[in-house]
Amino acid sequence: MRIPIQSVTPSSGQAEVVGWVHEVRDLGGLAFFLIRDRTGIIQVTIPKKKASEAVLSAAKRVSRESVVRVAGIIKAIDKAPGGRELVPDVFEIISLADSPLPLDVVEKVPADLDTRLDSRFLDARRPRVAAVFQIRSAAMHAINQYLHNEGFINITTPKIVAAATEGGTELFPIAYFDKEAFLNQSPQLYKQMMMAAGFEKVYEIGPIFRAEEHNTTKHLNEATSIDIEVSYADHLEVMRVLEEMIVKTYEYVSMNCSDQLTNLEIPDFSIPKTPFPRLCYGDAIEIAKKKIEDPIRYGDDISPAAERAIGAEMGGHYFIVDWPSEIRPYYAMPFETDPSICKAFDLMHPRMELSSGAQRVHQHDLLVEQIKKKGLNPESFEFYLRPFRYGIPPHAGWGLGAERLVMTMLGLSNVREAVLFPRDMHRLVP
RNA sequence: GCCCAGGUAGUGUAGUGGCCCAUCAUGUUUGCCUGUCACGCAAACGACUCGGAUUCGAAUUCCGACCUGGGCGCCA
Repeated sequence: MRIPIQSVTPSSGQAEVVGWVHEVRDLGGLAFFLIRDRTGIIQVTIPKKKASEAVLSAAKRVSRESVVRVAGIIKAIDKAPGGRELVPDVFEIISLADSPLPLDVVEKVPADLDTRLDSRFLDARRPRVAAVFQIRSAAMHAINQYLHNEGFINITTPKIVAAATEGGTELFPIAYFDKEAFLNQSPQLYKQMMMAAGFEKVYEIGPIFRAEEHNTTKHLNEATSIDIEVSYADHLEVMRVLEEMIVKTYEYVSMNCSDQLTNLEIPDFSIPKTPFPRLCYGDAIEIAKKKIEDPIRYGDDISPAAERAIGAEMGGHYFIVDWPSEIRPYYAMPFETDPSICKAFDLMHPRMELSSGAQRVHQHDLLVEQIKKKGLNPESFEFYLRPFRYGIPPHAGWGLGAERLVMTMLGLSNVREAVLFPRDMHRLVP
């Protein structure tokens, strides 16, 4: 019976392992095969004079990255990796790999990201790459667990939608029988409808699609959004949820993924401290003004250069709050005392924006007014406005980019590293 | 979409007008080797993105296309 390579010890006696041929070192009368599965690597040693004909012929025929089944006696040998080696009675080729390989799994020679993504299934055999996705999985688990424990209801909303209700970003049009439809850019409106439905606390982790022709290391055309919406909460309350969730996620990864962090050479994985600083938008602009050459004024969007400058000053996660209403969407709640600013926020990592959210406008008439102020036509927002006419609690929420969370957590240089099969302007396959 | 830098064996690279029937590493094949662990040694195999131009001569210069990386824009 197959056992994980990690669990083979010098005292295992007889053992059978199944895995990939990682490396071959043939010394003539003696040959070493390194066999790798997802748990580790074991040395298989074949003394040619003593080995059976079947073992020898399979060993001769096998290529790197073929899947093999190897069974035999485990010997304790100090010189071997893990202090043990397997001397096989059985050496069976289960799946022979073509040669040459499209990329070097053993990493003697590096490969460009583009080459790696073309052969992602091979790339992901590398422990360093597998570690990223194991950590991503752990992070998603921690997030689900946290939100569940906080009383959130997990919902699933449509990704095929009828219209671009939010404005702004470009949508992907699709053919939907005889109608025109789009891939959803955000679950925003559906989350809000569930506030009208009385669910109070909802979350969704799902794909979002943006048809922007951006070409950067932090944008994807298909991304994963972690979204929450909470009734009777203001922006401050959901910011607290967000920072607590981030910290719990880091803690969980730190506790459960030490091998993966070692693989990724992140020995000093540090957990952010709460509360994250709250930086007013106006103060953020002042910091940027001092540090960058490009002119920037109150009311401008924060450019990547400004983002980096402010990030360097802040040194860790932080919120930008008190945004001018005119540069936030119509559904962001203006402050009663000063409607020129609103209850919107961005969660920033020193490298980039991770999340944005707000207390939402829940008053139907104010919403109509704000839509008009943005130069939009309220009539085309009827689908969005309807729930606001039948009693909807005040509410707030945010959306957090899962890939950016993983990217910043692990210091990845390109967001594509945090996605198995990234979709960007130029990549639709595999 | 704009700007910049690129495109050379399966992979990663060197080469900026003749010294290139193209460097190095890895890989693959063959031979030798009983303790390797990036095994070693010997030999062989394998590439200038495509199209056009300049030139006696182009991997190298120019033009166009396609592709890649980075930055910007766009992305509430």
